[in-house]
Amino acid sequence: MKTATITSSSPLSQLQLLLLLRRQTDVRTIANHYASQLHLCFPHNPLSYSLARTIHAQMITSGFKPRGHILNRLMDVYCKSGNLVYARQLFDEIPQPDIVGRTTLIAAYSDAGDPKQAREIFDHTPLSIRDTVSYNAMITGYSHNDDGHNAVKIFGEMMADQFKPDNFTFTSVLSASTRIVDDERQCQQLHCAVVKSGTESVVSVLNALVTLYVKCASLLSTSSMDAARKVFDGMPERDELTWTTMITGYVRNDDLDSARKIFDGMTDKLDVAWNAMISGYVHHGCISEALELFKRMKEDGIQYDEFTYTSVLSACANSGLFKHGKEVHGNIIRTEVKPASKLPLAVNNALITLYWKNNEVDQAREIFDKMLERDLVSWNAILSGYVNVQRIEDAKELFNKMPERNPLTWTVMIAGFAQNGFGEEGLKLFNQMRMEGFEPCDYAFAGAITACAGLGSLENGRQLHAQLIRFGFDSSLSAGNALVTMYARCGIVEAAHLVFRTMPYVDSVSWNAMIAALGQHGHGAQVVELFERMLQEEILPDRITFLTVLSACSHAGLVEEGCRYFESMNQIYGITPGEDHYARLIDLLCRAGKISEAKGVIETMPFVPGAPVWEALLAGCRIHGNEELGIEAAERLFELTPQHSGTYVLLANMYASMGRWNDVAKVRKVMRDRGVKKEPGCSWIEVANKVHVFMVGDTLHPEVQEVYSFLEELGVKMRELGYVPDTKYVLQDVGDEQKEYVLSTHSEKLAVGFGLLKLPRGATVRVLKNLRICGDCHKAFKFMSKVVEREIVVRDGKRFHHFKDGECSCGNYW
DNA sequence: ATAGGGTTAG
Repeated sequence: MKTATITSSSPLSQLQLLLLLRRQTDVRTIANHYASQLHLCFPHNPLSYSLARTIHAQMITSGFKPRGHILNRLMDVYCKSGNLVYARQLFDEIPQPDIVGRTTLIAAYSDAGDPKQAREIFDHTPLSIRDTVSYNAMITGYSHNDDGHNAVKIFGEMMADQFKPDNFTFTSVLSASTRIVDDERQCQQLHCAVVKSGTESVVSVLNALVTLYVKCASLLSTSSMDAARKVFDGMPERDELTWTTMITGYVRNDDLDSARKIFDGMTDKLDVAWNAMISGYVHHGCISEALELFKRMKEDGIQYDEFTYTSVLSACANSGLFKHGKEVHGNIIRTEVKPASKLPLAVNNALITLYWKNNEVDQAREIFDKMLERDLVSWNAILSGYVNVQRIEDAKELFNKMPERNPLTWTVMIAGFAQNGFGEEGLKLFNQMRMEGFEPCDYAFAGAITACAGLGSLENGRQLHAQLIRFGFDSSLSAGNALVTMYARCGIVEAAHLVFRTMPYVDSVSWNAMIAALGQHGHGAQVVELFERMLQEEILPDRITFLTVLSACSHAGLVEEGCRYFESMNQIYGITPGEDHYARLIDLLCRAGKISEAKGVIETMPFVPGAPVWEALLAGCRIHGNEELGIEAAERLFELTPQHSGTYVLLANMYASMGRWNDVAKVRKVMRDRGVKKEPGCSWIEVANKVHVFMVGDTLHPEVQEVYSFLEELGVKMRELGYVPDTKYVLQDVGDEQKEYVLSTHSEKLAVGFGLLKLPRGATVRVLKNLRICGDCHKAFKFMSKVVEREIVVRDGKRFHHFKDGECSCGNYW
């Protein structure tokens, strides 16, 4: 159609043109002809290029030399259709191109991402013919090529050369500055220039100025937001863009109230503004406000889009509102015409997270599998799903299959290993991550440090701590929290405390970690002290705080305090005690010998007692030899979790502590008969371990003496039966002297276990519960099994290591 | 001008 228009509206027919060309008389008529022909080439129209080539060819055959605006027009068409080379050829044929032609080519080179060429042409343009437009082209060019510094530099030259900037100049230079701003003074200087130039009522300029101040505020969190507000308030009219910029500015400055005021001040609220406000609430954890807006958005007749959905879905996923999240999902499916698999990528990614957080990994996987396109976020989302439900094998498989990875991928995986008792693999992955050139972030460090905590590997932990400081993450919250735990688990509460004290920011997780650290080391009084300080500093305790405090009270025999804290949970802090809390309370009462009270609690509990509660009762009965109740608890446990070997061990423990070895044997037989998977050869060691664990927490209890003598007896029994004492089983050497000996490393543990390290008589031995097998340990065990010709089985979290004749096989218990 | 994936504490 365009071609038809062109031919019919041609001022000269082909015949006329040919005649004119042959005679070569009327150059002006020919020029006019070409001008009007070129006028029909719309720069961005794809047909224009071939038309321009035809016209150009005619010019050449007719010997017509284009100049002036005909030349510029032709260059423009070539540039806009992506044929810069032809444009440049034309340009080079002209002895003295004018400023319009130069500017055309400058803009074209900039658009093509070649600001160097643009700069060359500009530099060869004499100052006398430069104009504002050519400077603007340079500034815009640098700005679009993400080179803010040069854009600002050219602007400076322009000012120095006394050229007058216009609103285009400022819009460009301001947006270029936005990318490089690191000082409020830069904003103010530009602001002054705007006022001086008289463009301070042009909306696009003011908008760019607001954006600049807002960016400055988000970087430096200074008073720049106020400056932005002043410009904003003084604007003669505002477009939606400016409003939204202000909203996100306040959101990034954590000033949600001001953001909301701006939002409420908008008369015609664009969906983008709604989305910005909602996501602002979500990022600050104000879920109810976000959902409230989400609801009102619909009432106001604003269409949801994918941005709205993703924000809201992630809000639901992160706050446990799965039901609501699924309703939204249903809504999306109903209202969007597309099939579910064709939902926008980000929406599907948010859905994956929603489902796995609701323990529906398989549904999450289904969404993942059905997606027509996936990106790294999708892979990372499903990967964390598997990691978080402890399906570590699936996670591994996925990890190996991933088309690409980023630091986050590694972080998720490292944490997954660390949390599931595969500390060594976690550390290995951390190293591999670095070898493959990925910069670890503080979360990755936190994961690796947690791995060390699980392994009880102080050496690695310290190294990571040093690296952490070198990387500049020493003020990281999550890494700091992990360090507190690592040092505590490795036996150095003082170091844990030091980290805690020197952390610039702490949160409830840090407090919980520190309280737990003290609790694990039996410092009951200090636990209470720290907890009270936490309350004074108005940090709200959460359910984990109470779990920690309750078990610390239990270990330290602080019955009254424990009960009081339990009461306060609901009454003061509005936290409904869960089953875990009840189990801890029962444990607390049982250890203090208040078994009937514990029974009373079980009877009046607001829900049916489950395994953790009965287990606490059974453990209590074991200590106090309450056989009748102990058996009842064990029976309940056999009903609830018949395949859980812990119950059998606990029951055996109870009989063991009464010296009833025949009954212990009976329990072992029942366990075998029922096909309960037991740790090969380890049941007896478990008995010893349980007693030992009891010892670790209860060194202050009067029963300690009894335990000592029992252990001696048990040790003899074990040897008689041909079992190798576990490395933890070293207590028979301990006498009455009040000297404490903390085994914090594997090598120490090993040395003691094999009698290589003689403990002073009378030392109290504390082996940290969470010490696990590290590489060195492994080697030592292998060596020992070869030299001493013994079979050694060692438990390491959920895994076992079986050493025989210097060979080792490893696996999972369950 | 707005969106989606992670971490630490028992």
